[in-house]
Amino acid sequence: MPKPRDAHKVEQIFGAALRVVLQEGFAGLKMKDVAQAAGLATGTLYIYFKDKEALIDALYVHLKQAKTSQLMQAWQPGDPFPVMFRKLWFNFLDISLREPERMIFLEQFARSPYLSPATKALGDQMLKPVEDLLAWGIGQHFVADVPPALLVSQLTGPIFELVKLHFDGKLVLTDDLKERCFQMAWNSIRR
Amino acid sequence: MPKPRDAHKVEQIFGAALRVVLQEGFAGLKMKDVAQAAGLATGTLYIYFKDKEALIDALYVHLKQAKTSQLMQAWQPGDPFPVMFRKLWFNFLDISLREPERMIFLEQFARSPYLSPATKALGDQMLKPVEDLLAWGIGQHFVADVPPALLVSQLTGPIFELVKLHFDGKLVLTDDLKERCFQMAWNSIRR
DNA sequence: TGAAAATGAACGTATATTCACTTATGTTTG
DNA sequence: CAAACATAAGTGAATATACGTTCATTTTCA
Repeated sequence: MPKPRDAHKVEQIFGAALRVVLQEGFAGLKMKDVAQAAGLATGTLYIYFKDKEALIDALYVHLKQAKTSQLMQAWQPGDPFPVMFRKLWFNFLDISLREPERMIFLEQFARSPYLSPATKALGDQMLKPVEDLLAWGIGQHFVADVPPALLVSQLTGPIFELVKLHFDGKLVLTDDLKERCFQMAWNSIRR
Repeated sequence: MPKPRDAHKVEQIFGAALRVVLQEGFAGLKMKDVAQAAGLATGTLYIYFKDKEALIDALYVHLKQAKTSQLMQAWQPGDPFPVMFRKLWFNFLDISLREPERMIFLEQFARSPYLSPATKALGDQMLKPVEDLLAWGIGQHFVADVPPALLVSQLTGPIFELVKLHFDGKLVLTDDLKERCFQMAWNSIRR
């Protein structure tokens, strides 16, 4: 049998692509640069991905899944709603802060011409657990009775902005400040 | 005298460019498409703008200024803080909802390779009045004592998300729902 | 009629993609 | 066990394509 496709090499390409995006911006992502950053020939990329669109699409799904699985690690089935919400919020913020490039890439991808309906749907689906949690909070009368999807957007929006401010060096997010931001988030959704 | 440069034609180009961005995404903006959408030849664009970068830059400034002047129309010097805040919030939302393309373009531009320091500065300048208003609210003990720039981000973030949801057809923003969202915003920043 | 506006085919450049060839690795065979 | 083979991975120069920009020519208007 011939040498099997090295699954690790896909990771290698993803890492390279992310580094290029980080440095050159989403619009300036070139296949040659990705190959170079991954220590491969350009042609090799086309062994692992049909074309540029497929590569970016796969990278999106990869990052989104990684983020989601990290997010769900804070999940403790027994916790009461306020505790669960607190854990989730801080987890979401910390994950985003740890790798701001990821978050920025994901946001930019979501409004790029590469986004296919299928991928878009997949991305939305990943926030379903968060939506469910909030729906549960509504049922328990902890949370304002508005559509859960709306609640999700009102929670992620401020977090995205926080991360951007932090990434752009306009704000240092101390623990104290994080706590105040959490209070703002909690006050905004609580009934 | 020759035919003067038709100022209206610049508007025409701006409108076309915005429509193209809306349909193709910021990254997929092509000069030929803009020309076609404006009912002009590609060469004509270069009579009005030095190059693509200049066109996009001018469009950004145009939209940003239009939005700023609209935003400030709600300004009534005598109002107490809570009234002022309410007017500003609704005005910001309604302006953004009326022309979601504008808002989406402005957001995408801010993370594009076209962003120059000068234009960036102009963009930041726009939110200065909002920041000042919030700083005033902090001084009057209406608002939580965190950096005003942070407050601004925590207000605009949710509004951006609302507009995107609305634009993507995932949510119908009734007056009642708007009111609830305002309450969420107010609860998040109030002391 | 002259000067500027407008045109759009042609050009140059950047970059995505291909493909003939080389290298690596597992399988078969003597 | 090693030599020959088969198959897929890997390469990168060459090619195709897409797109910004130019410019010789035509149109418009005072």
